[in-house]
Amino acid sequence: MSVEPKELYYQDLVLDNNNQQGTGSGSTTMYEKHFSSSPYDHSQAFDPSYLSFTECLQGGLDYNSLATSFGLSPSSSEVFSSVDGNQKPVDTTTNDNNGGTSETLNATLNSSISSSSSEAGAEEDSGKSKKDRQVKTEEGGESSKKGNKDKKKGEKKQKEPRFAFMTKSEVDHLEDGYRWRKYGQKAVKNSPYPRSYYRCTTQKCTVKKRVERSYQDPTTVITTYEGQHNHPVPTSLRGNAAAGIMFTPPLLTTPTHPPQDHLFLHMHHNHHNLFTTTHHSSNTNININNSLLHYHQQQQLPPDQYGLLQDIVPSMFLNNTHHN
DNA sequence: CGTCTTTGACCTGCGC
DNA sequence: GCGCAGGTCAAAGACG
Repeated sequence: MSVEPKELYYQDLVLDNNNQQGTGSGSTTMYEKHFSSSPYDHSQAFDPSYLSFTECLQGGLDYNSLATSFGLSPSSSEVFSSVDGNQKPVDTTTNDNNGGTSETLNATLNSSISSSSSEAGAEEDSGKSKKDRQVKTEEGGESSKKGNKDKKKGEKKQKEPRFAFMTKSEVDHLEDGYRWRKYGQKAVKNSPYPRSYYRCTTQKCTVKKRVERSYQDPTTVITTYEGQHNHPVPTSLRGNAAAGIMFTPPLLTTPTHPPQDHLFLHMHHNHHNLFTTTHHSSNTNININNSLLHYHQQQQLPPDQYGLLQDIVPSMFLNNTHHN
């Protein structure tokens, strides 16, 4: 196996642009991976204006809207979107060394997002969908040691919705309230850090997640969730609170001052969902780029919604954007 | 004893 | 067709 340092490191996640803006850079980034035509019931899933991370994992997340929202901020270094279905390799070297980083990123992001939206119902399964293989296994009828899954013959396995978070953290496995069982670990090409595979231990829950560390920024952990939990968050955590990372924020009802010790996200329910994250780490920051804000302002948000924005965005940002 | 991690083997899709 | 890389399985061991 030859290691090609120039080669793409993420085939799925596409970009790691979180980088290196050092200072105000946010600690958590979300990638919207892809979404199938899964019938999310927005009406019931999206009642609250704010959703917890775990709620998102349970299907409250409107991937489409998220993608849209993310598309609003192409220059953002915090929020990215990517689609599996469009899985053309992205030259991550651009955010590595090259100068034209942002432009390249923007282009990539925009294209990703747009395809994401347009393919929302198209069940992106092109590219290197590994899922198909399981179907194939059954097809062959060969009861090879493994792969004797409960897939039906000829039944195309739907891809689960996936999304990923980039989190600056020293611990790989971020506690999110669910119980996970590690079922595999693989070395990642071009990365010194392995990728771990976890599966939700709750019966009948097929949610998986992958955890890997960015080789470009070893302090960044990329967590990719696949699927949606069909069960509530287990009440009894296994005390990994030591990590100090609980994704379920206590501010669901009072989204005023985000607790800085928690990674959380706010979902703003509108036609465009505003997705914001902060993080537990020492350099807690709320990162919303101005373009995103500006966009929302231009969308003439109702006052109350703008108020929500204000809750999320430091006044300095607001002032800043007002001038723009 | 139950749960979880580790780890090597296996399977599959894709690019060449 | 072959090799590579990603993803998964499952046995064995660790741990509480």
